[in-house]
Amino acid sequence: MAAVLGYRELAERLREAVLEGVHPLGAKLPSENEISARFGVSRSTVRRAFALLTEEGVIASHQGARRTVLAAPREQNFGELRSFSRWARLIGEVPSSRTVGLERGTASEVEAEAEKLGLAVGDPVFRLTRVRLLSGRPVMIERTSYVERVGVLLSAVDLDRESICDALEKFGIFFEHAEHTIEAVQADAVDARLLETAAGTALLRERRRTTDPSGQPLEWSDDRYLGDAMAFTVRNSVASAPLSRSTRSIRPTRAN
Amino acid sequence: MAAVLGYRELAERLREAVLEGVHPLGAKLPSENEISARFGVSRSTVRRAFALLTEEGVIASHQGARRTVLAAPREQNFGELRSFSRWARLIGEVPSSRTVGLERGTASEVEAEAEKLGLAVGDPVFRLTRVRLLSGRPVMIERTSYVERVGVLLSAVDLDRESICDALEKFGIFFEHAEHTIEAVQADAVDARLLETAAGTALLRERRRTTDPSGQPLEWSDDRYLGDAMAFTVRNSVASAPLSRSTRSIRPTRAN
DNA sequence: CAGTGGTCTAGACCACTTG
DNA sequence: AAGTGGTCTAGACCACTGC
Repeated sequence: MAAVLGYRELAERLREAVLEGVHPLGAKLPSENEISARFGVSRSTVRRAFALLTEEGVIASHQGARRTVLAAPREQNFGELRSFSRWARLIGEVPSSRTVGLERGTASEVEAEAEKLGLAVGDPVFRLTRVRLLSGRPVMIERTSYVERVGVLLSAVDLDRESICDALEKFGIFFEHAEHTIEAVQADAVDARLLETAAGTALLRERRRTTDPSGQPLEWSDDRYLGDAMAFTVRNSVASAPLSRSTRSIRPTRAN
Repeated sequence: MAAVLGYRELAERLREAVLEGVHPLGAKLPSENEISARFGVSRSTVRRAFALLTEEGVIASHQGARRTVLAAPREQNFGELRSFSRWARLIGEVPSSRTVGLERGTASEVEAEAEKLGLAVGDPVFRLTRVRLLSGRPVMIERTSYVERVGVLLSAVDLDRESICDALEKFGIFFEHAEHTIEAVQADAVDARLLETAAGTALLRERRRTTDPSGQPLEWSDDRYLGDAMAFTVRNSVASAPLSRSTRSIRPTRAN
């Protein structure tokens, strides 16, 4: 029998049903058999769709009992997280940026830069510093080191106008995986000047290592957000824990 | 044919193989058919095991190409994230705590407490404030509101000795899902005194809403970590984005 | 074009929850 | 005891990668 519906579409239908209140928070969902009959797909397809929703934190699953609705489905995708511009537009703000500097350098040991980029100390890198603004107000400093093959493409990008993420995709560079480390730091003199705030202000620092589909490092970034402008949210459960806690200062860090 | 191996065990075997260097970072893994033949399981079971590793960020998967090793497997589970004590012991530190206060109160609108706990304003809650220490050094302030059915059990727990998480499990209370919001804030006078630091120090604030297996809220917590002591780490990819970004100050917050 | 992963089906058995 | 989700199998077809 030909599948009328794929598991992604089925998941989308179920998400909509939750959003429309067909299945309120805490309600029990129909069984796998009911759904497979109703939509004309096999039980496996239903399970695949449910697996998606479970991963998203929308439903909870337990052997023997029907699934329950945990939370409202959220719009969230990797692109919005990767790209400041895309994210800003999504929340209805006007994103802009001011380039502070773009320079060619060599990978150093500071902050484990070489290691994080999978390079030897001394290999060429490109370092870009930008201030990102929401509707004209500075909210973030981005300090990114790119590996050479990505960095050389940056000269072809209008850094203050285009989204780097969008631009690089045209050159066949895809940011696919990322590991984020999130900490709180105090603004130093440079941070304070760039963000037009006082030194000592609490900043949320996100250090991010992004790789392409095959795991090759593309960039290593140190982003600092104004503490009262940004937050990160993570959902997890016993079944999947993408979040972990760690102590800082594993290795001494020099000032930038 | 009876399965010799389940998908969890197979995943564990593969994790070990990566850890032992059988499959170095960036290497291509054997195909699904090879593994299914070698371990005597069906292709579906292999795919299930690979799905686990993909979720953990250990491997990357792309149609048509063999899977590649992305990162080393990590020990991480929900328990270590949920329980400060368990986590501390895992990293070889001695956890302890100092109870500042435990009081019975009523759910308020402050910080959306009632809403987050699924209660009406005025319903009973228990509020616990503790300072958590690593090897005698204060590193975190925990301010948690519990729903009544959990809170009443707290009087039976030696808060300064036992792990609340462990103790509540004995009463059949299981923390299963959580949503974390992570921000940077500056220590106020109270925070500073409890953490033995200066007011204005950058703190990492984690606000956490935890629910039981069926999605019923159990606790709503505001944890503040000394900025130079803690970090959170998240792995994600285009395929699964458990992390999202948001602007703060959606609703005005009163001081605690 | 051969190999590989992605999707789907149909059916079986087991472990657990619920009335 | 009936219903429900969890696991596993065997086989089919498709879409994409890489030689």
